[in-house]
Amino acid sequence: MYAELDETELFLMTETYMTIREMCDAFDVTPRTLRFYEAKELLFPERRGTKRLFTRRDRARLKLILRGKRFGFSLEDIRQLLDLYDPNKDNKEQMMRAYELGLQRLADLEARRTELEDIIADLKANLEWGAQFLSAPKAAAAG
Amino acid sequence: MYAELDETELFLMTETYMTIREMCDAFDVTPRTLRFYEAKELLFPERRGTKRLFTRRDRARLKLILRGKRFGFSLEDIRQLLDLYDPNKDNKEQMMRAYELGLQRLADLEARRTELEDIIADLKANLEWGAQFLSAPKAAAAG
DNA sequence: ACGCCGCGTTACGTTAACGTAAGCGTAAAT
DNA sequence: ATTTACGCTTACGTTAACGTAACGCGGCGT
Repeated sequence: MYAELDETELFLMTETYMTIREMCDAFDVTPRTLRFYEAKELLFPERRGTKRLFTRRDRARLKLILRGKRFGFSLEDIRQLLDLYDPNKDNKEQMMRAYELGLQRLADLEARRTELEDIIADLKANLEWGAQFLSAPKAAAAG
Repeated sequence: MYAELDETELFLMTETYMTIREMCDAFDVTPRTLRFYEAKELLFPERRGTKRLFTRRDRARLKLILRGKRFGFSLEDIRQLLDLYDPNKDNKEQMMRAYELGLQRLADLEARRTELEDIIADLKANLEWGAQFLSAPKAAAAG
């Protein structure tokens, strides 16, 4: 089993604690970024003395954070979304709100997907037109 | 014809020139934003005296700008992309580069689409799990 | 013992993408 | 003839998301 995972992923799953440097290497971020995310309450590494120890939970959250960023979400947006994936099982009230927010987000994402489809279709058409134009012998430039 | 277009879209297509205020109302942006985009050479409104007159071309570009922003592209990224949709037909060299860049972008977008599919699937699964949890009579909380 | 990492904190610097305020010109309304 | 409204320019302010610099502490290789 785990045949489909590469070394890094396996490492990320099994290693319970990771230092800040290991995190940086694994996720290609700077120490500053990780400390910043902690300050903004997106990550909650434990402390051994003064040093940070990042848990499996932190890794999962960071993965989602970086994902969200690629799609243009702000860190504050992401912070809200994270509670969805890491629900507070003790507070039914808060879970309900997280759930509602999740439904909203899902709708957003699906709208976004269709828009993305449109963009891709547009760009494809445009490129095909450009290709034809570029391959034309010369007279194609005339209107 | 044009039966599928609403009033606003029809207006945007037929009206050759638009004032800054009309643009703001039509696209829900501030004047500052439009002037800023002009300063950054994303838009090129003409001038009647001192006032700006936005053309059909400007509208098309603005639409793409706002689209790009929703997907987390920087204005600088977008500026490059715009040349794709508004090609310089006189410069074959530049068109070639735009075309190559377009292919690259297309690959990016398609990668992005699959990632978006994943995110949606994840979120859906998560929400279904949450729904079941929330609807459970009470004992579901036990391990 | 000494020097050097690697991590930590504090704090100031930076860039993008506008917001906001001041001051001027002009056109329409009263 | 004002007032009101909109538009222009110039310029300083703001927020997010880090970068970077200064300085201290604890381990450890020689």
